[in-house]
Amino acid sequence: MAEKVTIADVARHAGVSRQTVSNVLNTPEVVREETRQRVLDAVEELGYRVNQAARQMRTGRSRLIATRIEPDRDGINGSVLDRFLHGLTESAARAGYRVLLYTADDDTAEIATFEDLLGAYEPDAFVLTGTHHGDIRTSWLLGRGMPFVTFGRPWGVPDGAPHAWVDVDGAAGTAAATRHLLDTGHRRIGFLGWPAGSGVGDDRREGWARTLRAAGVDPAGLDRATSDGVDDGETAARDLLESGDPATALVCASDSLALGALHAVRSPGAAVPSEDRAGPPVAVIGFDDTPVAKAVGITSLSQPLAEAATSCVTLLTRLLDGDNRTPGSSGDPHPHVLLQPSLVRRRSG
Amino acid sequence: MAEKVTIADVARHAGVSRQTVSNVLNTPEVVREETRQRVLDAVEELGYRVNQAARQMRTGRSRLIATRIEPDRDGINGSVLDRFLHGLTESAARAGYRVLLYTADDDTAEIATFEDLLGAYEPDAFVLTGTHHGDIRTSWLLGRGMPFVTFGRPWGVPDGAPHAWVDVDGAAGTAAATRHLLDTGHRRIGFLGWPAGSGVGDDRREGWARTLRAAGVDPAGLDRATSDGVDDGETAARDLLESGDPATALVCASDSLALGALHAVRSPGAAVPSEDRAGPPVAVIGFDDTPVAKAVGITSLSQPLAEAATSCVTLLTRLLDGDNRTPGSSGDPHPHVLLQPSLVRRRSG
DNA sequence: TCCGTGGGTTTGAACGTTCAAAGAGAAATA
DNA sequence: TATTTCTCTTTGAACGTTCAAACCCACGGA
Repeated sequence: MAEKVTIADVARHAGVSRQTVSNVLNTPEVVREETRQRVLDAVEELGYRVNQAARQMRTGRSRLIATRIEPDRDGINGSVLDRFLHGLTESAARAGYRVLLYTADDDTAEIATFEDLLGAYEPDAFVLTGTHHGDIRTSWLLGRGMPFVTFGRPWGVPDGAPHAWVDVDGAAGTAAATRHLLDTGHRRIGFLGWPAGSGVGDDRREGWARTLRAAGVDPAGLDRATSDGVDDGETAARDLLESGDPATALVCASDSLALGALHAVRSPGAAVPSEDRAGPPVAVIGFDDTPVAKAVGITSLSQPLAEAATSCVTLLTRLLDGDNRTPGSSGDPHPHVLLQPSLVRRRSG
Repeated sequence: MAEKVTIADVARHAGVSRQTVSNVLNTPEVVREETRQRVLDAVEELGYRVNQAARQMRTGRSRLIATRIEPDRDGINGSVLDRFLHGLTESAARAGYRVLLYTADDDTAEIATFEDLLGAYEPDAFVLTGTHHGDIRTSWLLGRGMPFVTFGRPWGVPDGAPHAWVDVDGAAGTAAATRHLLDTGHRRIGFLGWPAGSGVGDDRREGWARTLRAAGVDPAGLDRATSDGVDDGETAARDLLESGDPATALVCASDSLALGALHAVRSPGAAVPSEDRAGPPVAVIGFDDTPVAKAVGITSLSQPLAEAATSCVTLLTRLLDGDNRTPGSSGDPHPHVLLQPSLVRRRSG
């Protein structure tokens, strides 16, 4: 086992007291230049590293950020959060924090884990993903005065954001996709999404509908709602393509749905197979730019996940350091960042 | 902020001393039944939770397991480690440990991170992934006497395993795939893999070659080595299919290569397009059962990742608790677990 | 000469836990 | 009765750090 170097060892080696060493590390401006250098040399020479546990005990700060790792549900969209997690780990490290993982099957279980973690490891903050209407996790954390940032907006909250958040503008994404299809000559552009009420889903649908209307196309009857599976997407797409005046292009709320849609478009098993209808093939655009979309050649909207992670850490450090500032400072009460997705063009559209 | 409940609060509330409370939690058998119950009630009532930092300071155990989160290289195979990570987080939690994340670009950087983490957070153990020939990470950890488990064998180590490990039997996987193809009537079965020397790659190639030989087929000339990209796979597959006596089926070392192979097989741009050759289409089998394989319909070998993660935690806890036992106990010096992959059949083979 | 000032440093205590050892009774033994 | 033994419980110290306060000393002003 490695020999443990403490602050006392450094102090002895540099011929100063414990506190001076501590000052050199935490408030260097208070130490005389010459002394500081001597201490730094000793630190270097002995390979000293501050012990987090001891520091935490005294200061109450663990320099730990806790976040949940999701069981990848359908395997396709799971990769999104994994990439976010990787970015978070990197950004956090740069800011001097480490990421602590936990799992939880639902919001209630997650809150139980909050209690557990707060009692035992005392993370300085949480990063929540997958926010939704009536999210009990955020209210719980707010009630505790616990610092946190969400990747995802606080959906359905009437008066102002109650907490810091980072999100990607889904509506802007589907709007860009729709505009792209309009530019390519499509008019009847359908939307494949999730049942109303899901925040993210409604937002993405809204971007599509808004853009169609602006182009003078009535979106009514051009959208279908279903759960987020490949087969669901295929069924819903087929339904949309068999309607009286079928869509010639589809914007989808996820790559899973887009993959399903592609099956419907390509598969000869369709009641109205594409060969029967003259004209160009039906265009399909997905959301999230997952590896699957890339492999299959689906045009998709890419979320800037690394940037989102960095923003989360930036907001968090601001929150955590803000404790020291004047508590009543009303500037920037609940900062947020809204990032733009970008369209990655592939064969499907 | 939540009120902090300490062991002293519990002691006062139950009318006993600090140490008795500690004993109830750590060595209950030493406390009288009645007292124990009284303390447990107090713990419950006050919502007491042991403070990890304080405990760590005294015992030197952090109940933290550190592991690396990889930047997903080609996006396809990345999902494998993410699923493993999720399993690890769950299994660790069940054993009373939490997972701490870090990133590192190469082995040297990873070792630097070891030093950093060991000085600051003092994780009890590491879980390493992606072992390879001459892995300097494992030797570094061994030199420090630091407990760890690798997901991946210690490749190229002559005399016995120097440390605990968990792995999936790649050779058995490709052997099963090859056998399956033989059973389907194929004889000229090719292999698409990586350049020799990579441990994992050589192992997977060996399973294929061994099985072919056993069936009386000479594998010579039937394999190609390339780097792990979709385009690389396509090129290599094309090369293999254009040879004098082309393969009728391909076993691939990864789903990325398999996807490339599928392109080569299906694409009409091939010098020897499948339509020109009479007979059934070329079968393709991948490795890892990624979401992409599922989406595209590639038959692939699935690794039992959750089980692998559980095994890692099991081996770790044995290592960590083993410290207390007789140090010279020679039973089970470096335990390991070798799991079997399973073939998931899809359209491609 | 004395005092106040201020930069730079040290001292003692505390964070919450567990280890090691000591203490308090009651029961068993001499 | 005195002594040992045993079970259960308490006391003091320690882990490594930082906070709060005290200390030291050189300097400038009265």
